[in-house]
Amino acid sequence: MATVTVENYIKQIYLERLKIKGDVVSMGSIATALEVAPGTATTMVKSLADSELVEYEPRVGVRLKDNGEKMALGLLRRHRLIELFLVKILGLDWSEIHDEAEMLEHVLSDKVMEKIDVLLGRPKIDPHGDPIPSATGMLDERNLVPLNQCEIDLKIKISRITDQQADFLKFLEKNGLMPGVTITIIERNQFADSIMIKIDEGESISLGSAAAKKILVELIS
Amino acid sequence: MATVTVENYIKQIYLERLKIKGDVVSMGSIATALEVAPGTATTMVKSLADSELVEYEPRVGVRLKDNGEKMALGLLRRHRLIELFLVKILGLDWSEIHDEAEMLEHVLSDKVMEKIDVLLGRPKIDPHGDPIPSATGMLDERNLVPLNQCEIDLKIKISRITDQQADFLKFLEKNGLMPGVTITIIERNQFADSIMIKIDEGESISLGSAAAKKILVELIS
DNA sequence: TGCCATACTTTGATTAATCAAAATTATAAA
DNA sequence: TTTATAATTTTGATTAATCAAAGTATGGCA
Repeated sequence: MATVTVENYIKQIYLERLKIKGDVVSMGSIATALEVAPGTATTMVKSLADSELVEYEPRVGVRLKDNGEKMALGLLRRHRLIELFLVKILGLDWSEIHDEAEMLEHVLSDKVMEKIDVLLGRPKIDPHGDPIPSATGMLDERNLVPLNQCEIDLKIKISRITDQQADFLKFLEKNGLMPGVTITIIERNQFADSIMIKIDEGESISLGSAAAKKILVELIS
Repeated sequence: MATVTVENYIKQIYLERLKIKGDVVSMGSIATALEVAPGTATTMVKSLADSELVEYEPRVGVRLKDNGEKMALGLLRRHRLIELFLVKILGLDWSEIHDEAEMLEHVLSDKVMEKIDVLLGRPKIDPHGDPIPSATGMLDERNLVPLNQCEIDLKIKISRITDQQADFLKFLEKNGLMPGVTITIIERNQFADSIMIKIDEGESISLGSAAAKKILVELIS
């Protein structure tokens, strides 16, 4: 049985890989993401390699093997189902569920996860718009566009938030910018690095590109 | 912050104390209950004493201090609320909730526990009939009698099961012997070490005294 | 081509929790 | 009172995870 620490490394390697072009994750990015000393990451990754969860090439980086990928997807599934559960069933705010799920994903039994899955109606998407892998490890990533790369005057739907910092989520919620909401970009200013959006039947808000980049949207045909 | 291990020792010391007359728990009972080597228990208890959670007298035993008692009651509350939650909200069987709760009690945040408490209507009793301590650490133990010490021909109500082994609970469930059910002892045989009980409007079952002792009942006036 | 900054790995220690086995103390029996 | 047995503590090791700091490669720049 994998320890909580092992599970966290595997999940983080998976998440880091999503951010890059290739499929070899650097030691540095792992150490930074997990907030451990570089040497600690090296030691752990070597032991993950001994367990056949990853392939490790010194001075190059690490790549998940099938076992590891399966474990990562399982954890992602747990994490996202738990987040949805915390919002839908227990009524927590979406800004406070991430850290909670981070702990629970290592502890809930498969039996409990199955009950939660059924209770929620086998959902496909979590409260931040992240897709929930199936029990068999299938993950369907939708084709979404960052809000800052969107054209002006089109009707678009907020579909996914890629930053789960509590403060950012609270800001979005206060301004009605949650997944499902439809908006239009009414103005963009390259030099001011900002866009102005208008919520359907609602207010207008100005966003910097750093914030807009974290909001993924879908065009409404 | 106390580790999971520390929490488990504290809780176990509390539970062992309930089983005895005095309030000093022996090292041996702790080691046995937690399934660790005797020396391990000694080491840990000494460190609990350093943390001011217990008083430890070598070769004598250990007694919870106020801090420790508070922690134990907090854990008991979590454990029992979680058990009820697993049965009532997630629909698990009462025979499979103990081990699950054993893990979750160390991980769920106070915020989540409060949501669960509210969702369940601030319950006072868990699925096995164990009382749930209040958030302030109050615990009202009812005055219950072991079934094997009960008089014959009285109407009594099953109120609490003190053994949470899955197999025993499954046996009870299959025979309709769950908290809330009213029964009558229709026969007892000192020498055969058994009693015969009859469920109201239902079947008769014979129980050995070892099993009957684990079923606590209440007289119906 | 050679050097150097940066990224990475190694080394030596530390902490929490554990064990087996040896040493000690207390208890109950003779 | 002495002794044997049972309970407890000590000792010396181990495992998982971590750190700081010292050592080592590698890739780009001069």
